[in-house]
Amino acid sequence: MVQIPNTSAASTPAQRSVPTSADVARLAGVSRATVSYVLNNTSAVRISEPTRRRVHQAAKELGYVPHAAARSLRAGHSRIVLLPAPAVPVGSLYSQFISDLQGALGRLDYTVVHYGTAGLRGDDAARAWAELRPVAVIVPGPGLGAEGVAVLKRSGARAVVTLGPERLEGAHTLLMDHEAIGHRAVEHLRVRGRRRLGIVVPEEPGLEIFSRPRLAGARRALRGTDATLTELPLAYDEESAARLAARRRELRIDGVFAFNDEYAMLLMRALQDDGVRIPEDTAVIGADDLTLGRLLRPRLSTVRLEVPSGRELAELVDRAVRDPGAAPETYRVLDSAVVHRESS
Amino acid sequence: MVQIPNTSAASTPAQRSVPTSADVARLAGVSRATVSYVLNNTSAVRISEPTRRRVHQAAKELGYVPHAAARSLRAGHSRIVLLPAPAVPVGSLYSQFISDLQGALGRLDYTVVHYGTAGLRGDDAARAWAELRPVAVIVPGPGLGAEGVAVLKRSGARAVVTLGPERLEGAHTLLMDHEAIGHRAVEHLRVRGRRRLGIVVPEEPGLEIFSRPRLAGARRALRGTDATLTELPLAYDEESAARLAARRRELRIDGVFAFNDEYAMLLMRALQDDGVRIPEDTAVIGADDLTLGRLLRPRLSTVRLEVPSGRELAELVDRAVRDPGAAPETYRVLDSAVVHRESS
DNA sequence: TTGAAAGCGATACCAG
DNA sequence: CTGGTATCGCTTTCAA
Repeated sequence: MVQIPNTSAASTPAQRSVPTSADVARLAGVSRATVSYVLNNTSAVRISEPTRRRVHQAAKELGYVPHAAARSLRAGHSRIVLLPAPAVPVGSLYSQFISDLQGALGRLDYTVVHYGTAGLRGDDAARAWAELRPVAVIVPGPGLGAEGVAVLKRSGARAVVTLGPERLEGAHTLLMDHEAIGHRAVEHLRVRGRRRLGIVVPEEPGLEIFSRPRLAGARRALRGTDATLTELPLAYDEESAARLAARRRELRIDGVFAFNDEYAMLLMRALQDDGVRIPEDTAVIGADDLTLGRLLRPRLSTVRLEVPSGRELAELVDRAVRDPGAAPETYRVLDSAVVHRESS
Repeated sequence: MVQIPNTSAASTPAQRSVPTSADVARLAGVSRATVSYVLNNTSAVRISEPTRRRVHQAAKELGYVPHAAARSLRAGHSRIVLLPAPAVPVGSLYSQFISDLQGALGRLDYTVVHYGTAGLRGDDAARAWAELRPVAVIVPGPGLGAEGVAVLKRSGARAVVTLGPERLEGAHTLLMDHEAIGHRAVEHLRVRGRRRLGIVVPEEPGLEIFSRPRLAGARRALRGTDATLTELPLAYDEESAARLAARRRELRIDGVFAFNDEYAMLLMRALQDDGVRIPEDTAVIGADDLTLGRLLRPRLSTVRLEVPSGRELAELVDRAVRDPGAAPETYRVLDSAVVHRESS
């Protein structure tokens, strides 16, 4: 970065102290209670029109903004939904989802707080989260034990929702069925006549939570058949892909499930650069159904997971908040399905 | 989503009320003050070791977690850095950056709050943000006026940083030089002998803030030359790209700056599907230097913007918070540079 | 219709 | 070394 000398005249004006409702009351010539009634449109109390006007006028004049912390301290609860940042760098599919979710929760009048849990893990993290007294916590992936859930509940969280491949005792669960994804992908390859199959296993740490169940599903799909399955470790960079492609003669693989569309693109590129014809020599299928896949040549086959919309999850959270006594529900995210294009 | 009947025994146990420091004090047989001293390791006061132990023991036993809102109410300030979600769906480059930034701020002990500003705009939004009494606000893109900055400052924000193509009075600015990007890209095409140039202008609303300065820079690069520049409206979907590609004979364009790598990929695909050779018939250059571009064939030329690291911005914020009196600084993000690959 | 006052939870001063 | 207590800003009874 290059700093540019600032030409504007003076520095910021002296910080006047932050106006409170008492200041508004003083200026309007009423009590703090009245200010509160007027600004919150309290229906239980009727305030005369002239008074309302004076209060509003005073508030505007002072640039008064209520203090959320004070309010929620008094109220005894917040509208904060805590959304810890996932430990692993996840794909664009997830970013998209989070963005949706945030919008949907906002529309239900919740405030989404992203918490970058740098360093902390498991139940330590839960304690840090609990300090914010969130009304709900949405935990992506694992990394929280039953004890962590208890801490959050004890600190007033009315809903804890976990989002990932594993169930979590005491919490609502949105179970992403990664096992089924692996099963679908490999079954697709098998049905199309492939016998020597490969499955990409990302080397990036943290992704095992997803890759392990996908691998398990893949194995299950081949049980009792004459097809074989080889694990193909792959880091997300070109050299790694080239190295893998170079091993193709030795491996003699005719079909690959590439973990997701991004790894699929990487691998497909390396194979093609090495003279492999896709899908004739080797079929490739990804997962996640990114826009990307349609732009590749051949167009990339993929497994799409019917991920819930942000609105759906937001409503689940809202229901759980309204009825915290209800037993934790487990939802299985809707079926996955193969999207067959040209690469397989 | 499909709900799965829950087999686990009972619903959650009755909510015991949230333990406070008073509860800890009572259990430990000391005063609340002592609890506070012990748990915060206050160095100004010496507490006997047995007492410390009793307090810690009691806190653990009750599962006590301090209340962040109460603390910051008392303290008169928070460690919240507010990061409003950008109004426009931005690319993966930005998501990456945000993620970095969040980590870096977390390491400096700030809490990042993402605020989905659904519906609100400009100074209304600023008022909503001010309710959280953030110590700093990082505003992506425009959408905030000088009045909004004033509201935030008045409510106690010690630093307001804006991040985008435009300067903002009263706020620190990280000025992204989009004009230079357009200039660099088009200059590159011109120097390589292209004369009938095109520039992609995304039809997606909200992207004008970026596309306008890029267009201006492109025009500037051609001033006084014999080259021409045609605006090419393009929506981010395949039909739109196909339609644009179909007009190529009429347009007779031999070089395109495609706004960014994602639009470039889309357009390149459509052109290639239509039999256009790249770069022989038409050169294409993108921007943002996504990993994506290296995987295309031909490899995509691009303009890279030396975007600051999350750590750098976090430190800028931290400096501004420590010294709020300082005049707003404007940083120009480091030079952009053409990354010449095969598509141009 | 309005005002006085209690209290949410944590902290820091001042006495003891 | 430890305990009382005022205070942060706001909401909400209860009285007037």
